Amino acid sequence: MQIKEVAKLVNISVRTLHYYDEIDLLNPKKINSSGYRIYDEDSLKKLQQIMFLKELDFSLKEIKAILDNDKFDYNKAFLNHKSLLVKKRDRLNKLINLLDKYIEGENKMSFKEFDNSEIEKAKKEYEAEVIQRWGNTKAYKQSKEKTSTYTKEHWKIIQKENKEIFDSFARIKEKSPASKEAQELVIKWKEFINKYYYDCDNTMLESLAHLYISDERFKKNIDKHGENTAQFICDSILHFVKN
Amino acid sequence: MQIKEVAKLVNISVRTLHYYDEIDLLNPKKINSSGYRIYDEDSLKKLQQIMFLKELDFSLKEIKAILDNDKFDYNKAFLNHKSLLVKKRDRLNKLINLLDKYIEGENKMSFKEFDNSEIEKAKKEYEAEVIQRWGNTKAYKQSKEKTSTYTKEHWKIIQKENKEIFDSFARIKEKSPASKEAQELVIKWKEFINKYYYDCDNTMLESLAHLYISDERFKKNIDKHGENTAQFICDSILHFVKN
DNA sequence: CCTTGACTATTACGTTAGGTAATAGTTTAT
DNA sequence: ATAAACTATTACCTAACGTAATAGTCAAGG
Repeated sequence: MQIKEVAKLVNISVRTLHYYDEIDLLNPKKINSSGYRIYDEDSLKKLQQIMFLKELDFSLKEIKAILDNDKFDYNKAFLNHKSLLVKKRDRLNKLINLLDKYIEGENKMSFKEFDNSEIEKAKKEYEAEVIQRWGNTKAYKQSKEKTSTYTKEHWKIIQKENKEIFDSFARIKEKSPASKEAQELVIKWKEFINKYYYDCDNTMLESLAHLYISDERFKKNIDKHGENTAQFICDSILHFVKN
Repeated sequence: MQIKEVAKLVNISVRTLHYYDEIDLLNPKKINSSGYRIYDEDSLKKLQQIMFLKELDFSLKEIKAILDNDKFDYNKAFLNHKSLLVKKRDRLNKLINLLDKYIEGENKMSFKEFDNSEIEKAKKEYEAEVIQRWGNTKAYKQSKEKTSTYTKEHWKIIQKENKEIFDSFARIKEKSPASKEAQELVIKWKEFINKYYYDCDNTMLESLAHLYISDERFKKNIDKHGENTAQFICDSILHFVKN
């Protein structure tokens, strides 16, 4: 398939497909002898995923990060797209209900129905899950290399330090995630990861934060140090990366 | 209310409010002696309308045109917002249904559920209706001035010419709206409006096209020349302004 | 009264995701 | 061979803010 055919089938512009090629989001299957872009069924399959993720207001950069993952799983993706679209649909229903009230004569000004944060949070969690959990990322590779050199004694030290940090988080979780203590622990945790696992900038740390509550294994493991500790760590990290 | 308070209540940025002031979309009620923007209840009311229209993917320019209308009617607006939001919600339901199929194992690639044209059409019709029908626009004023000088004889000539054009449209409506004949009639119609009523560029003509089918009085009047003539004229004009 | 932190303003530059148009090579049907 | 439709690349522009620097204002506490 040539470019106009694809553009027409999907109802997007040729320019859009050029742009997607340019940013390596969707490259054509091949370039023919005339220099024309040739797309195939796999191209369309990927393009449909892009359309779903655009529908969910992911940026192209985010979409690229998600789709570039070697272990991207279409069936798992459909489940997640649905979950997010249902949230989006339900939000629209709330706005429709608000309008029904106004049509009936209600006068009270309200803005909370426009709130998008629940969907944004779920998106961030999905993105983090895809990028982190399904592995094959740079960080995962780096971590593998680094940890493969550790001795048993070394591991004992790491686990001890890990426990201390998590215990500390658990001990102060009645305080605010924004508290000085919590923020210092976040810094400590970040340094821990950098030291023993992989380079962890704030973007990575943010992804991890979401993962601690969205991945059942992480959550279960962390909450052994105290109920709701994973949530508290997540909140503390999110506050940290915002400031 | 000062700017941060508004921004926080509505969950938008201070920068956004600055920008809305800059483009005269939402000016503060007053500027105090320190140079601070002060907003009031009316500001919030207008801001809520802006949020609804943004939710419906209207550009800020479009939103401004709609809200600047002297006869903007809040209750009528709520009805229209609801109608459009229901369309938008229903489109999401279609996408969710598509995903259900894929989750169940269906393999057939489909892009038609992403189609936005119905909603876009309804938006254009709403915008046209607000701008044209509720009057007090520049064109309306110009038309009033121009037509107030016409004699009875003059009106007879205008009505005759009007009838001829509409009859012609009705006569060729088995042909394509893109046909040479139809396109020539569009040009003739445009010239007619320019000559006897007001300056009519392609943007205005496009708005009129939508109005001919969305406004019951126009539609009824035009269809006296032949069933579905209003729709045919609309289609012909839309083709014309696209080329 | 002074200080400090939170609030406010304006200015300026940058970003994302294309839209638009010019220029030129390629393909296809007549 | 010709013309129209297809394709490509290049270049500039847009909308709607986000980010940051700089500086004035306000309010509470010392």
